[in-house]
Amino acid sequence: MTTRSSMMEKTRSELLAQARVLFASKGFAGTALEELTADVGLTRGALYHHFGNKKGLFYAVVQQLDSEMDLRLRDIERSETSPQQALLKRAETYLDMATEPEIQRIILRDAQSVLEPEQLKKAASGCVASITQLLSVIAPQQSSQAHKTSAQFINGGLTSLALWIANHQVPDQAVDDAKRTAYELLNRIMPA
Amino acid sequence: MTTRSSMMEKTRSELLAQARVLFASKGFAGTALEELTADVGLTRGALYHHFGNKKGLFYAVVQQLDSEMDLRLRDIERSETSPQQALLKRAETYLDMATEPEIQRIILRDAQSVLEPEQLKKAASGCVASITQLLSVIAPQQSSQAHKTSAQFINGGLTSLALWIANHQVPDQAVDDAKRTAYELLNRIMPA
DNA sequence: TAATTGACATACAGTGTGTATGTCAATTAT
DNA sequence: ATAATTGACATACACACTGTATGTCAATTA
Repeated sequence: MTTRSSMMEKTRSELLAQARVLFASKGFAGTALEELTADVGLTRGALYHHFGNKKGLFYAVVQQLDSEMDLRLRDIERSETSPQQALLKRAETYLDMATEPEIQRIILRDAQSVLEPEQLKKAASGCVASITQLLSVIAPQQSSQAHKTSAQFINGGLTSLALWIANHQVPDQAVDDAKRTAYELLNRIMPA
Repeated sequence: MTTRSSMMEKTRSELLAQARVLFASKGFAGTALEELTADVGLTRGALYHHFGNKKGLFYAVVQQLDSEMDLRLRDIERSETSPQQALLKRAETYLDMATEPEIQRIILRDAQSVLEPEQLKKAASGCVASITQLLSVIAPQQSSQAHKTSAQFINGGLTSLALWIANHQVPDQAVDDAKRTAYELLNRIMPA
């Protein structure tokens, strides 16, 4: 509303946007904050004021990406009829997202080593929780703990396929292959 | 044999050993090569002579860890009767290894971001290849490509459970839980 | 015994993070 | 309306670390 806070909001979002670009293209370690801030016409002072330090900025980027992913995945699910179909469609969408460089580098590669386990758990909790929720509807006879652990396994398997796609020579073909396999395996995992 | 080369072998292995310790406890980025070399009574000159640069040292550590893991896993498999049992036992052993700090930090967290995809693929190929091999015996009717992709999914799922264990408050309980889930899911995935 | 190689040390340059301090405009208070 | 104050951001500095270029000396070889 006021001029002051709107300017602040603007610089913050500009820094975040450029961070996404550089973290995605050069990785966390390869990104120099001097270059990052200069790209948007600022100095590192602004960055440290808003995000505390380099990891703070990275964490903010991860949270933004993650919430965007969760939004897209939830959106997909809502249009499906059965929880089984929802899980399958979710897997497919997840694998599609894995072809995006931002997701590959930031979420799938760097986040594990940069973030503290606690932060990581918080960031990834959305995805795992959604899968857990679906499983509890699909197999209500099992314990809630079993659902959580299974969701962890499934999420990890999908992530692994995503990375496999990312590093593949012919991504499009790999995506098809991964989707087929995910479909097959998930169908076996889910109780009929 | 000669005094010269044996001394060289000794320094190389000492550097590698200390690298394992520090990379495991402080992570890749948090490890200073000056401290590392001083710990074994050398300077960074020796390190750069033997390993080229920091990533070269890290890659050597990863290869060593990976070959040790592969050795242990192969050893386990050989004592099993059926390929199905072998896969289950392999999963169990893999989850046990996930409790070791060296594996957690170096293989499960830092390797993804530090190593180039090409190096990573080479390093992890042992594990995935072994699972692929087992699947081809278990389900000979499927294509070899399907086996590879499935192996990727399974390996990723197990790795995810491993990390979940690593970050858990009560690791022992988490190990039991993860093993039960892995057992259950793998049994469903494997054709009867 | 002289020549040479090479394992490792030393010295230096460059880059990058983080922090302490400064500045000036926007807000708030009188 | 003007003075006081906050805070968003810039500037400057200290420190740590990597990588490289060069030096040295013992072990090998001729």
